[in-house]
Amino acid sequence: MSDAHDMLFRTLADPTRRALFERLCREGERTVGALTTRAGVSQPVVSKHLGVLKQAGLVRDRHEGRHTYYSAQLGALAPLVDWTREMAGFWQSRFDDLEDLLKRMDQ
Amino acid sequence: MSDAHDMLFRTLADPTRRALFERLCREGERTVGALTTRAGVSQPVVSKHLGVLKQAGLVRDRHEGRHTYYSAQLGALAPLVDWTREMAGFWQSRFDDLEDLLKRMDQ
DNA sequence: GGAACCCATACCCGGTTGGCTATGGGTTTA
DNA sequence: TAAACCCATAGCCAACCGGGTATGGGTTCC
Repeated sequence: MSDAHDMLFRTLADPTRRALFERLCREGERTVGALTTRAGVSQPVVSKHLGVLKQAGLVRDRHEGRHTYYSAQLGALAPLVDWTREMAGFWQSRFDDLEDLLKRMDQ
Repeated sequence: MSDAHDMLFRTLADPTRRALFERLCREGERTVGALTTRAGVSQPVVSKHLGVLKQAGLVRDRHEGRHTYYSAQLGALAPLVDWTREMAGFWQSRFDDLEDLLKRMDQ
């Protein structure tokens, strides 16, 4: 029972990885080298994190000569938004049920 | 640089833990024993996960005799919603910047 | 009071993972 | 062509984490 939310949450759970994704959202397309500066970790680690982000669909890569440009894929966050909405929906429906119950008790 | 998002994402990253939270959202207040059935893990593991969820503010516990009732705290998801909105906002503003650039180039 | 019950904590263990260095393939530059 | 550069992969290690069993405190029921 390992749905799509799994990879998304686990991928975003790591601070370093999430910071990389945030930078790509803020600054747009960037090379691995550019992302490595101020990442606080070595270049191979950055590459590995970008690989995980890519596998989760959160980023896209584009090769140009010896450079590799990465960019955020915001649409990949949709399942996350849906999930929170679903949770809020359950919450609300339970509240409605309670309201109905109270209404029936009132009669 | 370990903000509130950290604990939230990491807490929701584990499938078992997320399933417990989902059940509490769907079914409302439940005891540890009730949650242990169909959790697929032992009672101590459920207790530990509930402890993590509690520390993240995602659940609340209430003691009644020898039972402990847990319930979901939907408000704790707010930072997550804010974060996604922020990411979408960055995305949008960069898009606006591009639009402005194209507009200026058009002149 | 003793037994059964509910839950939390302590402790241990194996798998996962996030970091590193070393290295090599591919590309540009001198 | 040689050298410098960009990036990905491989291999390694320490730390974290999610699972288990054992146990004990607190509560209800005979």
